[in-house]
Amino acid sequence: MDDTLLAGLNPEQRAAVTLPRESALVLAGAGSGKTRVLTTRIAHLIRTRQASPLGILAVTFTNKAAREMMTRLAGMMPINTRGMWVGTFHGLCNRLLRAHHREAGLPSLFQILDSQDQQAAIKRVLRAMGADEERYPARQVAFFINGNKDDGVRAAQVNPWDAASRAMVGFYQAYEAQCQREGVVDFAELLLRSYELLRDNDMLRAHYADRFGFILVDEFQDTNRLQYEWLKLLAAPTSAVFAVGDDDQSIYAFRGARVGNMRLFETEFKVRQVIRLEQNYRSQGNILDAANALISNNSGRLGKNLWTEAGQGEPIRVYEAGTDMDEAGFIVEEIRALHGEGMHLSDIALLYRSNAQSRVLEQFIFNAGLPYRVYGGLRFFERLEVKHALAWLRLAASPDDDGAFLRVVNFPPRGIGARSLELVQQQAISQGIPMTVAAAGIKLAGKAASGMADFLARVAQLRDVRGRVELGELVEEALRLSGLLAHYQAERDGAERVENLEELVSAAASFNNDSELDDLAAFLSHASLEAGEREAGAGQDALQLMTVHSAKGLEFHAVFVTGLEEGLFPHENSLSENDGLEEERRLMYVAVTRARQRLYLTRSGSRMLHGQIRYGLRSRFIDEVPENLCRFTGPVQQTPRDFPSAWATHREEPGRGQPIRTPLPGSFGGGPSSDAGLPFRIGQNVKHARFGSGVILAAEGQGEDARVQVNFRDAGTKWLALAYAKLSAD
DNA sequence: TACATCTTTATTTTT
DNA sequence: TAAAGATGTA
Repeated sequence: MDDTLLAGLNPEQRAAVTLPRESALVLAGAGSGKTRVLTTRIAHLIRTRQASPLGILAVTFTNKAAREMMTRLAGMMPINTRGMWVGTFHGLCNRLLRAHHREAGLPSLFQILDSQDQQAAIKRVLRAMGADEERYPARQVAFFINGNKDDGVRAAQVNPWDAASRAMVGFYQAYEAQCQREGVVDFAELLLRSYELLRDNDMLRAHYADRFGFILVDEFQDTNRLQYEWLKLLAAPTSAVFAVGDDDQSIYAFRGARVGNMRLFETEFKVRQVIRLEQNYRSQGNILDAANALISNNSGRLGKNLWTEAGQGEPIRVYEAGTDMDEAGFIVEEIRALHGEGMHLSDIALLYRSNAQSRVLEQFIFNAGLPYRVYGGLRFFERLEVKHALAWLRLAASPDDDGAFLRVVNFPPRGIGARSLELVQQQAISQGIPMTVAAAGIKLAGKAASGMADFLARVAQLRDVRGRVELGELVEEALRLSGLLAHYQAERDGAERVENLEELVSAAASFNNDSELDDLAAFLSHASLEAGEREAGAGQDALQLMTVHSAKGLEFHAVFVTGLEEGLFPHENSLSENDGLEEERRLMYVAVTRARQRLYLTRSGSRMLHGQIRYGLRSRFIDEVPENLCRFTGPVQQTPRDFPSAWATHREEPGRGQPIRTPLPGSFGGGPSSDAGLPFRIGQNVKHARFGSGVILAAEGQGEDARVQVNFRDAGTKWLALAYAKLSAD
């Protein structure tokens, strides 16, 4: 009776979909039909009456993935998606906490801080404590706090190991107290709170564990420790947890993800068999072979080899440019050719390791008159004017929200300066009351006093309006009362901001609240948890530019992986982190597996970075792709004497011989002819009294400040000042 | 308070 | 390079 659902699934997919009620780990390779398996299993469970829609919990990391799952489900069967628990970890935790806010120790209208808000809140804590913000920058404190929360560790449970960590713990503690006072929670807190809620409340836990007989988790390799523990709490002994993930695509360790959770899951949830989805429906053979070869250099993998029924396809094109402009020029030419052959521009992606690299590419693409779209800009709800408007709404919802108060109390300007706010803050702290309340009962200097009175009156009016009108109208009223709209209308370059504010009104008006929450609270949650699409670019058919990270989960006909240079990709910072290089390699694996038909790997001998020219060697990741899959090209031949010897040295490194390379211009100072007076060249072999022999990788600075980066055979890579280091030709 | 100028710093990012 | 943050000036 289930034939329509199962039709077209390969044996492994079918096995995963129809697995009996037990916990399972599905190793889903890139392009192996993971989402299909996930949604089909849900549909299958419902159709075969093993579960009711209400008995299923499906967790994802992104709203996009959650939406996609919902859409596909709705396409498979006529079910009421309402009431189904399909969502992100954060979204589901929010739902849980709203439903049980009292037990969780939160006000019913608690607000959610996004990362910006959190950083601002931390800054206030630091100021209030008179902390040395040079030594303890807010972003580092945030990193500390979030890191601990992601591990499920409260301030009181941290064991400080030195003075600095002791200070950090102090900040953490004060920050927790401040958040509690103000009725706000940050992202990590959503998880930690609901974890604690379930942990400390047997009745509640039993209720949910009983309800959710089937739990499905997407992107399991990205779970952090807390998320894993949360799942453990929620899963009853009889629950079947269906974990889908790919250890080879774990690229978020830097924000707390633990690939190790997959192995842990296998043992702790008594997984009887690991199902591997290795048939790939996306890429052609050469691309998969390249990916497989590349990732085989990593250790400790769960093991997986992608294959396809499609043919080998085209060779992988490797282009080694002299300069970043040369690289960009090549890319533009290739795009033109592909486009000329009828490929849509939106089917072509330019990937890079770090955002700064997009600049040259954009410049060239723009000059070529090609439409493009860069991912990674501000999102809608992160825009300044939108945040301001939201702050007014937050104040209307909750008087305790000092963060919101501080954001807009003097914006648009109404004569309330730092001095006045200091007084208000003092009063608020000493009496333990929110700033809105303190502000009402305090005497300020003339201009500030009237400004404050005006502000408070407007907030009161907005509160009054709330509850009497529809959400859209409320937002409109907020814009009017706050004077934000008028302010931006009067501003010379305010047109776009005005547009965004108007868009906010229509977003609110058309907001469909599918929760039990009141409209405003739901809308504010939505604004924090789903900040909106990344910046939309030009027309429909546009080239896609993005970091490799943001390309995860996407696919394109043609993919350019650019900037494949040592130091950049793999990034130099990663080499000092443990498991850093392997994570970079997984990142490369993700990049490569985005391509369907055509894959380009490009690099450049020199590159403008941070306003300076940097020289980099070919990335080891290029070398890890078997030569026979590649077709190498380079710029028009340079004269041989400009050719540095770096290749010769590099070629000796473990691995294999290199195919014929085109030479690269490599000399200090940025141009082929500006190295006069400098004793060394890139790629030259040198000797150091202490570090022994090595090869020059890069150079920067002039004269006195000139520094070179040397890769020593025994001592590793170091930067040395030419003025001091005793280097000699070797 | 607003604007100008200087300094600092530079992976990756979702919620 | 170029953006953000801090500090200084009118």
